[in-house]
Amino acid sequence: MQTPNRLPDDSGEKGLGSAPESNAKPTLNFIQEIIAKDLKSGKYDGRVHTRFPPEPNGYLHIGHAKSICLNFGLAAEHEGGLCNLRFDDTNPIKEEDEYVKSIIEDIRWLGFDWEDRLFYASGYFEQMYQYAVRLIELGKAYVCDLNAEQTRECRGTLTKPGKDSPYRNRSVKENLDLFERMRAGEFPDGLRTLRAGIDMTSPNLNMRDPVIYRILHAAHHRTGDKWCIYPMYDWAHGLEDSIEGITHSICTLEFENHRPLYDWFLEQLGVYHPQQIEFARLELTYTVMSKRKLLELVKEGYVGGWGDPRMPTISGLRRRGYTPESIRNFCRGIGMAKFNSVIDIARLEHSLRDDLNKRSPRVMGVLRPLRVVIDNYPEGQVEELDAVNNPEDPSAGTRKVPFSRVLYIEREDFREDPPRKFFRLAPGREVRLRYAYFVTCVDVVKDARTGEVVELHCTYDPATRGGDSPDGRKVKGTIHWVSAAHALTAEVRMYDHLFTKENPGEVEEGADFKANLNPNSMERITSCRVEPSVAGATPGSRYQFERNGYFCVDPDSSAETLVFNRTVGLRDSWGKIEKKLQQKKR
RNA sequence: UACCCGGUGGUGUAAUUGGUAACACACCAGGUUUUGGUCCUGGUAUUUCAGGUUCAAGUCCUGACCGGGUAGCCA
Repeated sequence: MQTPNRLPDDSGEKGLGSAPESNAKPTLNFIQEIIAKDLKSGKYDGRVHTRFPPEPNGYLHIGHAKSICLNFGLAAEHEGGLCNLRFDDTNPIKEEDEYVKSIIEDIRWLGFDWEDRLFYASGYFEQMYQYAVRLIELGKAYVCDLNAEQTRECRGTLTKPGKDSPYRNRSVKENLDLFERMRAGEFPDGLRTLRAGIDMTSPNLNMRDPVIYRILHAAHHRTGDKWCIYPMYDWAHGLEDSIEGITHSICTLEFENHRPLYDWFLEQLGVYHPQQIEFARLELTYTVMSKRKLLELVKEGYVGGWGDPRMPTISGLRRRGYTPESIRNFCRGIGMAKFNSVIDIARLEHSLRDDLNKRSPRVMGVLRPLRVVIDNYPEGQVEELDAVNNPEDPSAGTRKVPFSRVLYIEREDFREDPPRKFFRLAPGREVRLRYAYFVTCVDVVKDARTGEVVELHCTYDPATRGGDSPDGRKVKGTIHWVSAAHALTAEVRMYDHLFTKENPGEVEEGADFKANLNPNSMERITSCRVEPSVAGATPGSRYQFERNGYFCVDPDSSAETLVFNRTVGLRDSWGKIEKKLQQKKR
């Protein structure tokens, strides 16, 4: 018994309608409209049954997430709706079991469930073969002895019609015999093909007697050596959809020209006929989204693998610290169109921050430590100060943070010669140490040789314990800190866009997208200090390091060394001001 | 030069299907704030062009222009 797909319970769920991250009335995108119409007319007996059909030849990326959310979402928003997971594994040369595993893991992680409906195109190979036999018997398919090059020559061009293959008029009997012998392995790779007999003069190249079976003596990751002929996409895909009783077969735009063929096969065979609908694939600024290019980055070692935190893959985003919710919200918000568009990656980062802000416990962590001694604080004294865990969520409670005489603050929170609008620490200036005391910088210690600031001396005002001044005195800045004696040492990996250009494909003559790789897409900082409350944090745990950004514990982390990935920074308005000030100077 | 698809602010999508062009992101300005975060308020800016139908056109018609896809025994 099959039960409906359920969409994970996102707050503020409004269905897949475009745009409405807010309270806007839910509007239907063009696919939802088609489904609504079909439901009304009873076209598929009121059923909605979609499928997500990845080829296991690479890892899933954020573009796939759009399709996954679409297909599973469509099923979830209709009573009794179903969505299958189906591996489109018709090309053994490119496909591997490793990819199958990762795809399953990624879709699960995204929060979707196909229950018992996990299918493989390879599971239908026998049926597809029988359908091909039927097409031959119908006189609509023939075995062709042309090789690949000859086939291409015969096909004609975009502007010139093709010519009929000399083997087009073989008898049904001969075709049946030859096709059976193709299957039996009598011929080497490429010697013959089975082609549909349609129309070599069609303006749609896909209709010019497309190949539907090729000979490939290759082991398949699921069927092993059982087959040496494999179906082509156009033949296989519609049959897969038909066999599974799919109602709406959603694919990307480049298959638009294939729809006539999709329809033709099912019509000739007289079998159940789903409807193919095309939508625009997702593109993002500052990254690439083709499996081919991602594979290239992996194989040539530009990144650490498919799951490198800089990759737009699901596994990369996961390791980086993205939440499934943020990805789903993003996918819901970007809408659905019939033309290619490029979405600003800032939008993905926005849904990330939006989600992380609500759920991340706050913690203090210093990325680039600067030693501070509080001269008038008693040596050896330690105070446990109260800190709020999450201002967005009172139920998260508070924790104790140790304070002592020697602290670390962020190097960039001190300027010996502070520019205008710099509200942080400087000689003679008073700031608040978050949840602790007001401190005033009284001395700056520099390295005699390099002139580098190595230590600060401050005095604190005991009356400001907790961060409030009883006399109503105001400070412009509040900075984070850790107690030197209590802090944990950590490694932090900072990430930036993988490419320096919005459109990585925009390159000089002769160069390719890799010329736009960002040489600074990762920076490793090794002697960071974080407050002791994060001790023992396990991989995947997420925090906001106050004023710094969102971080998550990397799998490389161990009991000895904590390793964090910076998932995304906080919005940085001081950074913008500073940039502007610098531009004015020039 | 063939066929198919498509053009709404800087970006991505809406527009009760012929009736005041709206929402989000980004950007800018201000307010709140023990995170220069969050939150709140305000602002800039849009129907590719030319005709036509209509009381009324982003929406319908015609033409132009621009963009994308297609010549794998890949999917």
